[in-house]
Amino acid sequence: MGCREDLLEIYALLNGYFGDLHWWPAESPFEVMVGAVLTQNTAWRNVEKAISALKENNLLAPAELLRIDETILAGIIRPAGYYRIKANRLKSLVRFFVSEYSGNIDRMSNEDLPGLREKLLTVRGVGPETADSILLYACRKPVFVSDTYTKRILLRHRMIREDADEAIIRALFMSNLPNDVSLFNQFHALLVHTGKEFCRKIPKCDVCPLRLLMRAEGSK
DNA sequence: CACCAGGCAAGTA
DNA sequence: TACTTGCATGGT
Repeated sequence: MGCREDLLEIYALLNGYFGDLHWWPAESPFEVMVGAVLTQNTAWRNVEKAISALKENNLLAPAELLRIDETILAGIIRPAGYYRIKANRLKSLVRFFVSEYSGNIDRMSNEDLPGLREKLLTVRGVGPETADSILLYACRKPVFVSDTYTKRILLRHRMIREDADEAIIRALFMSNLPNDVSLFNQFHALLVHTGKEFCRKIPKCDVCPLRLLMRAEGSK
């Protein structure tokens, strides 16, 4: 049983169980970019508060975020945590978005995937997961987004080593599955959803979340 | 009360 | 290069 079959099986099981999750939860590609920064090591619930606050202040647009004072911005996104750092990171990302692509998501999306990924990674505050989330959910590029939940679930299935990093995990998915936007979109959504539901903490739970699902489904 | 959440960068050796 | 630490709110 190779990992290609395992990945496909996991996908089929989760997809059948949860159905289409409609990710990323945002009203626009720009909101995806902002959310990707705000959700860094932070519960999504808190990010929602920050995004709502940005909307209430009519700040959820490149020109507005470019103009607003960083300290004021920090106060507005405060519920998302790490607010001073994130205000700075949002500023960096927006400056990049505006100077390179005039704040136009289509212009950014026209760039080829490898080059765009490299450029995003040069932005202060944009690491692999943030870059890949933007590439997949804002630019519709076929990239798999690897996060802590992804690693946890693969570890539970003993499909990776404890020391496997983000690049290894991303390569595992991208080299074993068709590089399809819809597939990667839904797969990542399913893994995060599953992680939230079933494996908040690895050490205290040795039960594989998918095995719980299998039991619930009566399959396998 | 302790612990954790859809990371990342800067500092240290 | 490989570890360690700071960043911070809000929910369980």
